[in-house]
Amino acid sequence: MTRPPRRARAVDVAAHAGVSVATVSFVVNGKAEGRVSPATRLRVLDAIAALGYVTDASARALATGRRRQVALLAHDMTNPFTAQVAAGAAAGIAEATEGTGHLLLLLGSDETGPDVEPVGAATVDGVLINYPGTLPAGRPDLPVVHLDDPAAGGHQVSMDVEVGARELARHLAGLGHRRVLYLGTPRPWSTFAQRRDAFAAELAAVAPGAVVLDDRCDIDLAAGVQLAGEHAQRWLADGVTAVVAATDLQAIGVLAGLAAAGVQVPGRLSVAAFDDIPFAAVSAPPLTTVALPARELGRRGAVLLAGVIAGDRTEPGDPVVLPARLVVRDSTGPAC
Amino acid sequence: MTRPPRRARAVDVAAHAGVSVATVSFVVNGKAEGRVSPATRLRVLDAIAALGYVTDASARALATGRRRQVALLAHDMTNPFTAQVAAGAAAGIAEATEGTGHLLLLLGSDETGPDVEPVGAATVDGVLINYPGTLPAGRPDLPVVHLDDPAAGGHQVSMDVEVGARELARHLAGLGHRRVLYLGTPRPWSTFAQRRDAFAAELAAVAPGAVVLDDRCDIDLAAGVQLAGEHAQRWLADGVTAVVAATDLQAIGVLAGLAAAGVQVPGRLSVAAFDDIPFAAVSAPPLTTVALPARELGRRGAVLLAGVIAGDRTEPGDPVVLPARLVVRDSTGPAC
DNA sequence: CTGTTAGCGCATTCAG
DNA sequence: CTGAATGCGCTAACAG
Repeated sequence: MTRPPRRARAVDVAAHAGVSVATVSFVVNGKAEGRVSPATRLRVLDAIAALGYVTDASARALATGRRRQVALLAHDMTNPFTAQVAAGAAAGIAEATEGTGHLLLLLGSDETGPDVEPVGAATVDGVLINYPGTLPAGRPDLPVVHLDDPAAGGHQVSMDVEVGARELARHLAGLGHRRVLYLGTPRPWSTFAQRRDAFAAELAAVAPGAVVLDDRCDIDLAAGVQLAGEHAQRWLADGVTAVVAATDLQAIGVLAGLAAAGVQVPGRLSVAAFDDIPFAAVSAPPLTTVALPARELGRRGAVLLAGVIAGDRTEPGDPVVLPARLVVRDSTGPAC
Repeated sequence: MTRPPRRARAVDVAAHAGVSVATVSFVVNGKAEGRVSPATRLRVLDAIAALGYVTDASARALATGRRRQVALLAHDMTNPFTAQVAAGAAAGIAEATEGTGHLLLLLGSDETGPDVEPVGAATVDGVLINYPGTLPAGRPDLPVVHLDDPAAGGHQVSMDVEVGARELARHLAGLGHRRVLYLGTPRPWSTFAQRRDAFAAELAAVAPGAVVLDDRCDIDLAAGVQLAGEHAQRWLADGVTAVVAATDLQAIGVLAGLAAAGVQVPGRLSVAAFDDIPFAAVSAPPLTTVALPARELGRRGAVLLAGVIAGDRTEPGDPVVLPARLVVRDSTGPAC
């Protein structure tokens, strides 16, 4: 009963079971059917249990060419939307690979973008791009799924952002808003362009003569707070009755800034946004927002990616589009 | 100029540069100094650039025994505190390994705990445990760093939770609170026990006769909202003047629930908590809370882990303890 | 200073 | 139904 000095290898298992490594490999990989007798299989299984054998991932990867890992490229895990995408992706890859696949997190700052070196180094079988840096050249055939990037080619899963944006426009128009400030982001990502454009187009359509003013700030709480603090009076002076932010994070910041400035919401100003992160339901007042299924986005993306990796589908096919819908809460009311 | 049919390998680079693979390996791994002439080195570098060569991570891992990856075990990436720990860990490992190390995310649900199979499969060189499942046996020597788990043995980085808790107790006592509800969590993690116990102890010390009532709910917004909605009147009837939650998430939920129930904060009830997630600054009212440096926790943990992996320190040594301090905002006021 | 070579641990083809 | 042999791409002794 001397314990093996280090991790057991397939040879050890083979010896313990009195078989060859090939046999061990077959049973480990579920390819025993028709190749290994049930009795032998059990002996091997016993040996595996006895020795605590676990297949070495690197060696298997080298031999098979499959890494059993995918990467998620994102900028800011601290953004609740991104965090939910990540959680969904982790769940999706586990689900699609029956627990044998894992998530490598590749985060980047704004300037650098995610570090994609491990992608080039073939650490992963595929990539989920929430928001891109540029992928390393030299891996043109690498399976990639774009998340929430309607302008991307190839495999992608996105959301009915336009439908939601239009719904929001009609909601505000119906409340009499004719002059709204749209708070965009400095990022040139297609999803944000789509949010603004669909909103503005629908507003123009249902409320002819309505005007959309533009401003922008970073996607974080503090930026929203600061912006509202500085500009609230000007907005009111300009006759703005509603502000629509590209993300809940900005809107929640704005709400706080407005509260600090003594501006009533929705009395003086209505506020709405996109995402429906959990905090949107508990802000003061609770935020009217276009609910975007972040977690499902990640999950479906992972499942799709797993399919592409497995070779189920090579053609990009129809982009998966998840539903988005407006959630009306208390931050929007009649224009004053 | 025919492009190689697939990823270039070291042999290809060697051929292209007219050297041997060993030479290629040396320059790739920065061990050229004193072994490879500068001229040869440049030829190799050119060949690498020309062929777009990137070292295969699996092969290198197999040969060196180092995976250049560490895992972060956590339960809920959706919790802003955890997300910040993850972001910090990603930054820390990049920093400590000069960009060559990466973060494998191992998430689990409440029932299952994180899936630690890849740890057993030696996918990683070490593990950052934010909150444990049980690690696979059979890897007794695996470098591990515990985060925010004061009861854990071995390497760990934690925070001055007790100091913060005491500060909070004195703050509330000073405001005249003598009957406070402590809102704990169902999780038996040591950090939560520490928060409560230190708070209760200090309160008893500075305000003899003060009483701490206990309740608990899950660590999420909705649980806090619901609990407050259901129990607010009872709390008031019991003479409770302050509620202290183990986490901001719970407290922010409570704040929303209280607002919905028409209970003034801090007029009727003061509310405080631990963590200081970014949302704590924008809740209504802004939340008094013990600021815990989540990002730094992750970062320092990663740096420490990298050190342990590199063999810098094998002895657990002094646990790293990060400072925590009370941030007083508007959710606490004089007991009524 | 540079090249040869033997593993690293596993998957898999091909004999038996 | 089972075992021996080959190669995955790289690193690091060791020779030269």
